[in-house]
Amino acid sequence: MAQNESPVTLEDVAHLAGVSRMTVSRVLNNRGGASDETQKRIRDAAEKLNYRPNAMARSLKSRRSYTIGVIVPDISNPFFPEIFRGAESVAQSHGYTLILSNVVESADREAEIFDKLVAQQVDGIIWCSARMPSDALAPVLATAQSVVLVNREATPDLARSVVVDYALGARLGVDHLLAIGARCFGVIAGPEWAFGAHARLDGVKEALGSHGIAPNAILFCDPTIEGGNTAAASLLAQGERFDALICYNDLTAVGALMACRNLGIDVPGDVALIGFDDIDLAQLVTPTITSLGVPRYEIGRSAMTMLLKIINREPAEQKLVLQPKLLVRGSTVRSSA
Amino acid sequence: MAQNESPVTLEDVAHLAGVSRMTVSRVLNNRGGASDETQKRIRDAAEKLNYRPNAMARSLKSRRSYTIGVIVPDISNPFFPEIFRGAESVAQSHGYTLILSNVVESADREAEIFDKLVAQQVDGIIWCSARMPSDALAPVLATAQSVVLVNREATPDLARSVVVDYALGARLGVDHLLAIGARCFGVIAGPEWAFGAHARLDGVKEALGSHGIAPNAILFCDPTIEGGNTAAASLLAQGERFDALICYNDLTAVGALMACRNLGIDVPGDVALIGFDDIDLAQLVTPTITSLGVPRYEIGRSAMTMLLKIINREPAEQKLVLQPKLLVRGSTVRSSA
DNA sequence: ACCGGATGAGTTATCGTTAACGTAATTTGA
DNA sequence: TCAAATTACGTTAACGATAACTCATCCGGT
Repeated sequence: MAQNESPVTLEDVAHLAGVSRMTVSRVLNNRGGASDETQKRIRDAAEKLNYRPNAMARSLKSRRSYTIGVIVPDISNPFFPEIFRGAESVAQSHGYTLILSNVVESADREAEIFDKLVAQQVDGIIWCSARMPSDALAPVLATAQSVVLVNREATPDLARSVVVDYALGARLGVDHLLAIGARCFGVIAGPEWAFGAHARLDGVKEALGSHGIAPNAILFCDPTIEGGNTAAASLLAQGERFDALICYNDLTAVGALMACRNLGIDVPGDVALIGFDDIDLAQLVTPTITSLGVPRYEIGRSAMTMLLKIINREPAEQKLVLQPKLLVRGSTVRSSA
Repeated sequence: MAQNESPVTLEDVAHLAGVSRMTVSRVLNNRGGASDETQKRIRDAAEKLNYRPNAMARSLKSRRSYTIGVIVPDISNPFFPEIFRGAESVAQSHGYTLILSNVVESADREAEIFDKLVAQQVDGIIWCSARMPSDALAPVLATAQSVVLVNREATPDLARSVVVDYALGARLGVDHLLAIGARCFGVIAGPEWAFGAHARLDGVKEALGSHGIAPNAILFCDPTIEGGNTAAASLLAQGERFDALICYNDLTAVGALMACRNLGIDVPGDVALIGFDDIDLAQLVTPTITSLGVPRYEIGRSAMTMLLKIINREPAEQKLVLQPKLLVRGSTVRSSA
C-alpha cells in the first residue's frame, strides 16, 4: 500500500528503452517485430520500471477485457463455490479474470447485476441457476454477447447451457427408494421459481408415475437448511403420511433430517431421505445422506470451456448435459429391516 | 446473447439528443450543467438507445475503476463466502463491483493474483488470510494503493487490518476446557504458514501456561476436514494422551471428530473437542461442536467499510479487532459425567 | 544491378469517456 | 442599468494502450 503510485506507462518503458510505444507493445505482447537485442532492451526496461500494463486501457482499445462475470444465487450455498473454482481453473489458464456476483436469491437483482457486468465489458457471463422467469430472462440475455447458463436453458440464439440430467437423477432416486420399499412420497421441492426445482419435480412425478404412484405431498421452500427444516416440519405437522422424502438438494435434506430428529422420527427407519448435489455435508451428518451426486467442479469447467469457445467463435455444443450419480448412504439404508 | 452488438456510445446519445458529448456525460453523471428540458431530452435518448456507459473507458479517464479485488485462500471453505457477502453488501451500496480470486491455498499464487488485480486497476484489495511470509508480503503490498488485510497484520504504511482476537478466543476455549476437567491438551493447529494459526496457537499456549500447563502435542495441518482428520488420526495413533483437542477451525474439528469416531473414541466422553469459526456445520454433526464464533459477515462488512475509507482518503483505524464468542455445544459437554 | 519479400521499427488515429477550460446567454444585485 | 455572477452548454485534449498502415533496410536470387 504505497503512498504515491506514479503509474508506469508504456511510454515510460519506450523512453527508457529508446524505442517507440508500438515496439514496446509488440514485444511485451510477444508479437515479435523487434530484434532480439531490442527485445531484451525493452524487457529489461519494463522489468526495471516494474511496468504493469493498464488492463483497462488495453481493453478499451482491443475490445476484449479478458474478464468474465459469474452470477450465482448465493455463494454461501456450498453448491456454488466449486462451480466457481472449476470455472476459475479454466479461466485462469486462458488469462481470464472472474468477477463474482451474488444475487442473494433475489430475482430482481439478477437483471441489475447482469447489466452491471455488461457495463463492465465482461467478455462473457456464466449465469448459475437463474431464478428469473423466462419471459424476463430473454431480453436480459439479449444484451450480452456470450452467455452460458448453468442449470437453466434458453433458446439457442440467447444462450447455451450446461445442465444436469435431473430427470435421470429423479428416476435413479425414485427407483432406489422403491427398491428399499418406500411407497408414500413427499417432495421438498426447493425454490418455486428455480428451473432446477421444476426439472427435479417433473422427473420425480414422471418416475413415480411410471409406477402408478403420485407424490403424497409437495412443498416448495428456500434451498437452504432452514428452508428444508421448515418445509419438512410443516409437512410432518400436517400429518401427511410418507415413508420417503425426496429433497431439492442436500441442504434441504439436512434441514429435513433436523426436523425429523426434532419430532422423534427415525431416519431412515420411519422416513427415508434423499438429497441432491452430494455436498460434503451429506457425509457428515448422522445418518449420512443418500444423494444424487452432481459433478460441480466439472460443471464449472465445462461452462467456462463452452463460454471460451463462444467468445472465440469456435463451434460449441448448444447444450451439455451432465449425469448425476446415485450415492447410497445411511438415510436410505435400513440397517435392521 | 445477441448476435451483433453495435455498442451504443455517448456520442450516439449526444447525436440523438442534439447536444455535445460532454453535456450528455454531465447529465448522465448527475453533474447538472444542462437545463431541465435538455436533461430530459438526453435521458430519453439514452433510454431509447439503451445506452450503457463503458466502464473501462470511464475508468481509464477518471482513474477510478469502482472495482475491488477480494483474495481468499479457498472459496470452498465456508469461512470465506460469508466474508465475501459481507464485503459485497457494503461494496454494492457504494457502487463497487468485486473481483473474487481464489488462491487455492498456495502462497505462490498469491503474489501473482495480487499483481493481476493491480493490473486490473482495482481501487483496492481485501486480502483474506494471506499465507505468504511477511518478508515476501511487504513488497507485494507496496504495489497497491489501498489494501485491507483480514486475519493478518502489516506495518501501517503497507496495509490496515481486520483481525479476530484469537488470543481471547484461545483463552475462552482453554478456560472452558479446564472448567470441564480437561488436563491433557492436543492442538490441531492448522496451516503452519497461516498467521491465524500462530495467533491461535500462541493464545492457547499462553492460556494454558497461565495454569502451568503445556500442550501435550501440536500438529499443523491443512485447514480442511481432511486435514483435521489426518492430523487427529496421526496424534491418536502416536498414542499421545489427551482429553481435549483444540482445533484450528471447525472444519479440522469435524475432521478430528471423524477420526475419533473411526477409532472408537468417544467425544466428548474420552476427548473434548473445540473448534473455531462457528460455521453451520458445527451444529450439524453429532455431537455438535463447541466453537469460538467469529462474526464472518461482519468481518467482510468492516473490511470493506475500512477499505472505502482508505480509498476516499478519510481517516480510518489502523486495525480493527473483532471478538470471538464461545459457543458451548455437545463436543465439550459430558452429559453423564 | 535490380526486384520481391522479409524484417524492424515508427506514425497516426482511434477505443469511449471525462477533466479542464472556454464562451455565449441569462440572471442578479446595488 | 450595467458589471458581476451564474447558467448552459461546447471544445480540446487527454487516459494508456493497440490496429493499421507506412517506410526504410537487408538479403537472396537471377
